[in-house]
Amino acid sequence: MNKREFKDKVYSELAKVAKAMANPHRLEIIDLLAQGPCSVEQLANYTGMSVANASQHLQTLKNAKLVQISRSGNFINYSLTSEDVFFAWAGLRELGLEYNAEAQKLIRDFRKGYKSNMNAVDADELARMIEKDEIILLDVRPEVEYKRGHIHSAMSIPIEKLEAHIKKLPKRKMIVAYCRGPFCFFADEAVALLQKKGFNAVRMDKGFPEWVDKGYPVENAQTIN
Amino acid sequence: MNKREFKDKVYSELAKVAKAMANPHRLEIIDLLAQGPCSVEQLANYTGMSVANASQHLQTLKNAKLVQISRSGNFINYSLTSEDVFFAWAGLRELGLEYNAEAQKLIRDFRKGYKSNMNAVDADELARMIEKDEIILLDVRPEVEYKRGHIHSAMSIPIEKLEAHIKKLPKRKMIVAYCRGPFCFFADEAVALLQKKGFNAVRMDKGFPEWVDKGYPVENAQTIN
DNA sequence: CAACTATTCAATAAATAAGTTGAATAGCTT
DNA sequence: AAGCTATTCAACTTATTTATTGAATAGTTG
Repeated sequence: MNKREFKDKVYSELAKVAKAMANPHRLEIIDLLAQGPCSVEQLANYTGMSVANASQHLQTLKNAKLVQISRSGNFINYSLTSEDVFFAWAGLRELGLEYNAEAQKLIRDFRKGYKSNMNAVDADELARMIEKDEIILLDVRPEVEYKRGHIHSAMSIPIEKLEAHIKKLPKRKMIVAYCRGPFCFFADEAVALLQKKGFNAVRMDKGFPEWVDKGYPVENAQTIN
Repeated sequence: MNKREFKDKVYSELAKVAKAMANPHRLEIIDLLAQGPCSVEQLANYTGMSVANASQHLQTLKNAKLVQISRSGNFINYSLTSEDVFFAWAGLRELGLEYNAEAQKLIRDFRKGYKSNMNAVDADELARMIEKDEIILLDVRPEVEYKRGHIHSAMSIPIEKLEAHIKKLPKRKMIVAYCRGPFCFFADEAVALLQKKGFNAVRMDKGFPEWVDKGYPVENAQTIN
């Protein structure tokens, strides 16, 4: 095999990873699986796809070795093969967010719809705030995701229960909300509601997977295994 | 715009980055541009594509904002928009190399063809060896790439000149060769030739861009600007 | 073992992507 | 201004991808 043939083949093999990620539905699936295993039906529900279509996209991800399966009764649970899958996508995401003006505009305009101020804290700043015991940290993801793993010292109030449980929160402290990641917007929703009720609240700019990647402390970290 | 519509749009925009990388020729182009700007003709020559085809792939990369152009007389020089483009691809590459058995086999088999032993040193180990002044460091890329930027203390002997200049090299010290990156194979060629002539030689496992990413010292670092 | 649920497969049509070919364009040189 | 070089564009053909629909399959339950 000459060098030209070798290069053509090896780049073709590696292009398969990029091809697997070259579809918006599959990217959303990766973001969802970064929070823990899901069944086909759940993924179809979350993403608005038919079950058959979701299954096809999952086959594509599986063929590229980006996801793997385990069975649980009638359900097949899909999970990311490793967190490197998420981080490879996160690298693409940050690149896209850096240069894609349309994506930047979409996010800015959608965020304006929440009428919350745009402040967000990053993981490093959040870690400092937790250490100084300055804040209340809220995980507004579904409770099943919280139980799988969450930021050390976070309390769980899923977004749909926030209005009902808002009285539990002290007004003295700043509240930081976080969710699945930058396109989830549960944290934005939470901050908008909290500010409306007079709380001093901001959101974390990314999500739980990024916190884990920084090596910051978590509880019950079984996110991806 | 509801949340579903927002997600569909934002993931579609970001999928454009992955789509731009979802082709073997475009991945090879990114690897080549990571060594510095190139014209369309040069890229066509290096990759075995027609000029028209190379130009089309470059348009795709440009539309995704992954490359940019500058003019030089009749030539249009393409360069990566930033080194984040290379690192996003490198993340995909490492993911693919981790799980794609066919790619692993291709590399292993091709490397065996060089009849060199398989030892390679990583950037950290290389940095230690340089510091201890234990080695001769050889940059076997084309000299124009060396001049744009190279590992601190490396000497340049392009691979096609190595046989002619091999007498310049002392046999007392170990020689480490590096090139553009893992799929370039100039370093493997160099090590095979050096070992055949009785030198103690190994290669660096990645390439110059990875060395830069680690923050290790370079000379003339104008690789990507 | 029949019925059920969850999931995958196969076929199809439509949309998108890739490479070639020849024409057109942009900028430079004489 | 003509001729040249490098590059891009447009049209066409072929290949690949995506979503839908209905059938098939795998595993569980009663």
